[in-house]
Amino acid sequence: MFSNSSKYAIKAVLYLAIHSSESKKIRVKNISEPINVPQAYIAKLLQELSRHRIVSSTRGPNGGFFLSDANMKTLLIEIVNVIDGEDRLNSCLLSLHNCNSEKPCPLHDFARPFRTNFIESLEQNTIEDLARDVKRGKSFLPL
Amino acid sequence: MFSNSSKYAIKAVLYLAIHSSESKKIRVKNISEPINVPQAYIAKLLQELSRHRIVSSTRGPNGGFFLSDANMKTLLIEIVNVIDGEDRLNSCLLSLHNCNSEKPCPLHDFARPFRTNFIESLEQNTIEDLARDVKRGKSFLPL
DNA sequence: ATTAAAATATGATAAAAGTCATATTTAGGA
DNA sequence: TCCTAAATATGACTTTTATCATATTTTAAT
Repeated sequence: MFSNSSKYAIKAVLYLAIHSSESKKIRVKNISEPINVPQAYIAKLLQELSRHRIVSSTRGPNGGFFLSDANMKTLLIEIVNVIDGEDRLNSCLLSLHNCNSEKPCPLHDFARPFRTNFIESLEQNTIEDLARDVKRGKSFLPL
Repeated sequence: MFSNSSKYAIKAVLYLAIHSSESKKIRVKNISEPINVPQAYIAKLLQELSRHRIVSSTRGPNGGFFLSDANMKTLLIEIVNVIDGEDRLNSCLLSLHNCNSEKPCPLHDFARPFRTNFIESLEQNTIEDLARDVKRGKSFLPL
């Protein structure tokens, strides 16, 4: 479904959504441990996310990563697309090039309902939505 | 979702379901080409499937792979489990160890409906069912 | 029996994904 | 201005997954 990297990225952004703000930046060291991802690895992912304006950052002393108000509106699909690329979720279950709705492969119709709904959910929900669920006790940490 | 290997395995078994029988064995050479999988690679997968009695085979001249009547009843989930292992489909979307229905992770409820339905379908449908769809013109080759 | 055609077993190589290390740049504080 | 703390950039290393190659075993036909 997701690559390892995407899972890590979602965890990191969600952690920032819950714990950071413009006035409360968090550095890599202090993100890596609570989300259980090796520091050097999450650093690399955060840089990629930062380049795509999915997370915000400032360098130097008292710098770190945080989520701006705009960042909070990031759709989940955007994170996945940046890390895994656009194809991963859209490709046919058997990776057949010629498979489409008109000429569905043997697994196409089989998987369609779950897949389209899943992608739609990723397209409709923001990181803020996930963070809200945690705050309301509907879902749980740790990551 | 599936590994590459599982996709290949499903394609091979499905090909055998459509084209082989106890009296019409097919050798690796003649499977690999129509399903677009390298010969040495599909050979290895077929051996694994054979070891688990998901496909049948005989050696020597005029030997080859085929699906017995019993093989036709193989559930899709069995193929995936043999090739990818049982964990792949069941693990939490974020690969969190502590995630479960009582203490769902932030993506748990989000993904639940699609995932459970998908797994149930794999548990209820056989390779014969997929082959039938092709024969009835409901789904299409090539693989 | 001998031969040839097939699967099987085993392991080697290649590519991709995941992980780690180091040097550079930026910015704040003394 | 200088020092230090942080992100950033780059690339090397490791592990896993995918792919390929070769030697062995089995079986049918002659």
